[in-house]
Amino acid sequence: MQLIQNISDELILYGIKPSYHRIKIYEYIVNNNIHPTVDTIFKTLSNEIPTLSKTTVYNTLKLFEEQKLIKSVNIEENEIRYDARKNIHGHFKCERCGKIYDFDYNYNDLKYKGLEHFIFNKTDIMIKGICKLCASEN
Amino acid sequence: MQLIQNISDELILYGIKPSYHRIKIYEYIVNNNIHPTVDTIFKTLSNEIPTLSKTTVYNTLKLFEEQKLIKSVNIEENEIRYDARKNIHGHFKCERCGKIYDFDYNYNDLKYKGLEHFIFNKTDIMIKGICKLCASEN
DNA sequence: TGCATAATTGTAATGATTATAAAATAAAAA
DNA sequence: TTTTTATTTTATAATCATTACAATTATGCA
Repeated sequence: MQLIQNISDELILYGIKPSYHRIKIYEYIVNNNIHPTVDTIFKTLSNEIPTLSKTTVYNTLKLFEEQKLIKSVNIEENEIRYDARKNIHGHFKCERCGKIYDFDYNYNDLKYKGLEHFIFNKTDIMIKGICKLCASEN
Repeated sequence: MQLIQNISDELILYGIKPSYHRIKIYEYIVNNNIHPTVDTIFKTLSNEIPTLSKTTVYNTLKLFEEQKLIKSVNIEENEIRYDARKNIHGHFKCERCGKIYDFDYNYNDLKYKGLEHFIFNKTDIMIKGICKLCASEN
């Protein structure tokens, strides 16, 4: 299947050996752009792969992030979410419905003061508030 | 004492009844601008207040944040840190030494796309990388 | 003083994540 | 194909921050 082939190639490109589980987990994150939690990934894929272990999901996501294939999103207080989008973007969390939105911003205009000679590995803008939909439901 | 008086007044200003524990906890956060964790606050203040309970620290910090007196900083994966600075600023975490730095940025120039009619309650820029000091130690 | 409310405490529960060691699978060598 | 080795996956237990809860203590007011 073409899609699987692409997923597999992308794993290899990032230095990850494409095992069946790894392909399935990455495929899920790419196709479901919902910043899933470990638990969501585990529960959904368990239907397809009954023997799947949660530890495997944890290990795989950690490997993916180390290899810069995906990014963790730390916008929740209690659990980590994952994001496969490669372009620079920020995250908005609605405090009413809980949904997490991606948004673009003009990162080239950002000027940091006091971080000269600091090495940047990861940047994220996190906003919390009420989303448009929830705000219109008052 | 003048300082205590100010702390107490500030709590009242934010709708918080200034009990002894609350004054001590807020005083600690203000005087130690190190984005302390619950555990750090608890252990340090325990020396002065031997009967202090960790639950009280949790409850108090939650109350402070609800009343917008302080902000939680979600830059660590596993634990929450707290910040009493009121001005807008971002956070940089050094992945080598673990230190968290505040930095200023030109937030007036930031333009978000796709968040029209969203209500913002809290904004933070999180950067991870290697700080100047650690970078020079290679 | 006595009562009502708020604040604090100690302990147990929750739940995400990690550690660990065994089992299964894949890859390589003979 | 067999044997050996390395890698991947699994299951279980441990860790640790946070929360729930009920009891206790302190505070404010009639």
